[in-house]
Amino acid sequence: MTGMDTVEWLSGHEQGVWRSLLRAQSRIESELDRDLQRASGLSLVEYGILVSLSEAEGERMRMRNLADSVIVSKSRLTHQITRLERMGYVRREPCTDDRRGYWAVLTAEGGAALADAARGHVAKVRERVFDRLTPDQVKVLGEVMGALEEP
Amino acid sequence: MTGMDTVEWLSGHEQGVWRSLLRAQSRIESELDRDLQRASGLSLVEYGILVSLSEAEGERMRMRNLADSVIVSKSRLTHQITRLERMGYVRREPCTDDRRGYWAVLTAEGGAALADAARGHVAKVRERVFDRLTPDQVKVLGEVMGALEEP
DNA sequence: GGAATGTAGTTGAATCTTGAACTGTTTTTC
DNA sequence: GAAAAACAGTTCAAGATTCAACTACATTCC
Repeated sequence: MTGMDTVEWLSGHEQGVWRSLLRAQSRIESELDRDLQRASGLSLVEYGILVSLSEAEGERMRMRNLADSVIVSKSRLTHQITRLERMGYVRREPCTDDRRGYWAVLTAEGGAALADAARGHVAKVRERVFDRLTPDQVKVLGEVMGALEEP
Repeated sequence: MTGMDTVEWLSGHEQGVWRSLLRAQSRIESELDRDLQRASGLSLVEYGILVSLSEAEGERMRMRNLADSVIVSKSRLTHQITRLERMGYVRREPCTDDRRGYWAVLTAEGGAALADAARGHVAKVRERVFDRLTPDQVKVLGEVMGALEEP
């Protein structure tokens, strides 16, 4: 009977914070995803991929790095890039100095689709997140997320 | 050319915070999910369902309320409950006073599985989240998530 | 009281995700 | 310099998710 509770539990307050976090997370993500999808036909992950590519040297990234950058499994990225390729937003280029590898390269259409999607998406992010917070809260949130994002 | 930028962009700082948030979110979720899966065979959503049920009057909830409580579509909940039913952790009971409805009821096995899973999971949450934050940060995080979780 | 509308939950089919196995290349090690 | 180990990326098949129908019951409104 005892011995079962050798685990340090969460305090009542922590528990409340944790649940708020889970709810906020899941609501924000699903709302933004739905809106983005509706407005531009992109999922959040696809949007993230296009953003990463657009900011990279030569608007291209190796699959492995891209997968890390958007925090997605290799396998999932393969499928995702295949779909983006079908949409005409990305193309694959074999990597000359490492013949195992490929570049995922942003196409002009991809860049345009991203620019298009970004307007509405950014507005939503502002409205859904930042408009609800004071500058101080944003500052602390930044510190907190900085601490939490490390692997 | 102008008119394109009528959208209020995010400030550099806000942008950084937003990206940290996305990364932290996705890392935390995938790590906890993986660990939970490994330790107990439950996904985070399944765990959430069991928690909700365990805290409800009579350890049972109507599908609709349960779906809202775990923030999942009706359809997804149907499938999920079907799987949990196959695992023996939940059972469906027809609702007598509203013949359209069903109760999802936590079984004894479900309660046991939850208790089992909770130990390790809570430890992970503590380790992955709360141990990284000061009490003040936790307090502000709670306020922030409180503001963000509202629909 | 009965047509219209709303709500609870499920179904089906297409799409997406997952994880392990696999191919082909590079790097290491001895 | 060859064998072993590591790495990049894809494939396959099983399982999960989505979204739009759909069934069946409840509620509303005249």
